[in-house]
Amino acid sequence: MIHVTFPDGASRPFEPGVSGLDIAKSISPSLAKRTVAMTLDGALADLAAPIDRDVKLEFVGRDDPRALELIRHDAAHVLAEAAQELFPGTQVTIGPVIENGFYYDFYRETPFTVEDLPVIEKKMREIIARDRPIVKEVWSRDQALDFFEKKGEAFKGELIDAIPAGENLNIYKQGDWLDLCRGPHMPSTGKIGAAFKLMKVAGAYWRGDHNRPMLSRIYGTAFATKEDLDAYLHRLEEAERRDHRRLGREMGLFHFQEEGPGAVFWHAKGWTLFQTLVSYMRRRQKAGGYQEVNTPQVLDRALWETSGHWQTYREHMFLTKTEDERTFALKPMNCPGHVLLFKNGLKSYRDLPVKIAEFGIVHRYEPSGALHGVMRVRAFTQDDAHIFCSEDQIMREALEINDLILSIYGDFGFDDVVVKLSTRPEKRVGSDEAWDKAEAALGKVLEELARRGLKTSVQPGEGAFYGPKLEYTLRDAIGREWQCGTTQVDFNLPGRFGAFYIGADSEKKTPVMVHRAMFGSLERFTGILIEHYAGHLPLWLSPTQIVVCTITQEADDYAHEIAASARKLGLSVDMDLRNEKISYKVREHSLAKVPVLLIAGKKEAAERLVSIRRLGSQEQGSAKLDEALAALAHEATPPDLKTA
RNA sequence: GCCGGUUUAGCUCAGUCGGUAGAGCAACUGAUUUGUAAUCAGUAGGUCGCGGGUUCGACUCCUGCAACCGGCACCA
Repeated sequence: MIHVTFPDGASRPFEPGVSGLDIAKSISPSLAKRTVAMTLDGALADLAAPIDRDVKLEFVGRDDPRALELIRHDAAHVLAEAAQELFPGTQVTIGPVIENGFYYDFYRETPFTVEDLPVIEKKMREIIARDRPIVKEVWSRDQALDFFEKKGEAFKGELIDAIPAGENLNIYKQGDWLDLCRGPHMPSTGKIGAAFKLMKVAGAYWRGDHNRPMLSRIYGTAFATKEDLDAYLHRLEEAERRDHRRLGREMGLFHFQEEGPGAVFWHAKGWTLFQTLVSYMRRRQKAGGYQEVNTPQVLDRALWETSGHWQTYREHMFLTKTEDERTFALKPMNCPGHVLLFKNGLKSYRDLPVKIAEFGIVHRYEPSGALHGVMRVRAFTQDDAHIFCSEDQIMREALEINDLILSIYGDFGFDDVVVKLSTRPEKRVGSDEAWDKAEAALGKVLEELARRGLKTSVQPGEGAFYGPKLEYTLRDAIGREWQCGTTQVDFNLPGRFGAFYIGADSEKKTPVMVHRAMFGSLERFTGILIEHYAGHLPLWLSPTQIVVCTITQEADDYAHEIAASARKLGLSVDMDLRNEKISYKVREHSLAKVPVLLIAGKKEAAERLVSIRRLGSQEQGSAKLDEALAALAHEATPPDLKTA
């Protein structure tokens, strides 16, 4: 006999080989009916799986959050069955559960189009209505290989091929259709329910490799209930409303046009926001001991050969040739320029660390398909800096950068930060010994950060070609992750350029170079802020902070007075004296995301008051002009300059 | 770069079977002096992304290119 322990602590004996379903039935038929899976010692399993040891068992109902991945996984299988039933000749590959849904990759001569989705979805509902049992079978590897190859399923065949000979594998059958699958699954297709939807079609490379065939992927989502599905679709709409490309246009911040793909045309308001960020960062850096510099935009090919850029990623560089046949490149990075700047003039160990910062504009020829608003562009501004130091200063510098980054992110409300260590990539420069040292140094930093309670992880092979990096990823208001800051330890570039300092022993020493950025790309960070705040920028970031709106022309003089006083306090103010109804003005400025409307009519003018309307609120407060402006001026002070 | 889709007025979008274009909002003009998310009326605005082709005739059909959108790959 084996002993099965239930969540309430009760334990009962059963015959070995008893299934979860048997146990559920023995407790109550209704339990058996509403249960779709179980966990054995915490691991999700098929309800039909035989149990042959002492375990802790918990039944999982369809509305259990743990059942969600089963619903989605089963839906992926049904999607594949539907696709093959409707479109003979379609080959199946893989169909995993992903965040918020699932997908299935198919191979077809002609890829699926959006028009196919409603048809497939209808067929899926049919298959779900059939409510066929989902049954697991264990096949030998060779049996499975034979089966799929006979069916002409070359991709499944390749997957099975990769499995060691002699191993058995799981086959899940629903009716006549079956798929190779790790499982677990629910007892029948009917359990999937109706709360699912096919979302989009896309191309995707087989095994994520761009040298392999392109498959046709169908994305879908599924939930336990219609309410959950609707809530999810609603969230997607909300995210669309935050889209910086849309808000950027509506708020008059920037635009793009064909002549400059991947290049931002910043309008006055957008540039004001951009410059507010630059000024803020400039103050934080200055306080952090950095010196700001500026280095050339266009540099000779020879320099990029020395740095290794020419060899490792020329295809990403904008090149230009002059009349005299000399080849130059627009800088894709600032580091070589900073090494040259460091080299200019003899440095002593007493000078270290030398911290050079630049708001450097870099150009990178990104693949056309990668461009995305201001988030991914071909010309952008980095808050870049390079710290030239000795090996034993790395830890201290990296921790200092860490503190600065976290403090800066906090000023924008980003408190959920993950630090990821990216190690040596295949395409790289420098000796393995140098990489060992650099990775060890950053590894120690990562350990220290973890010790301080930061979330950390490791991404093997994701480092820069000249060194490993720590990547700072922040989470925005709707939970999306953005990689922004970075700290990179580089034992290569200074040596390649022959940079040195004089050590305490009078010998020449090669400095270590720490690359770091905090916003990363200013363009991108601006986009992240727009989406994070959904366009409702805090007062200190808002390009137009206040619009003074009059109700009648009789208040015009007073409006001028309000604007003048506000400007004296450093606030950025517009006036709307147009002959329009106040509701019209309120609507227009609300749509333009102006954070504060000060409304002045006859009453306010007579009593030296202002009516205050904040963006996103219907409330209208009334306050004395001087007090209102003083409060706004305080609120508009950048966080690093606030005294109280 | 790859797969699929899209491109018509400043914005959002109609446009049948091939007969050289239409709405709402915005803009402009006039009237309205208005109390917290759209006052009324009028006017103007288009090389239908760009280039070839088919046709008596192309926004419409074919074709090349570009940009953009959704993914994939990429993100040094």
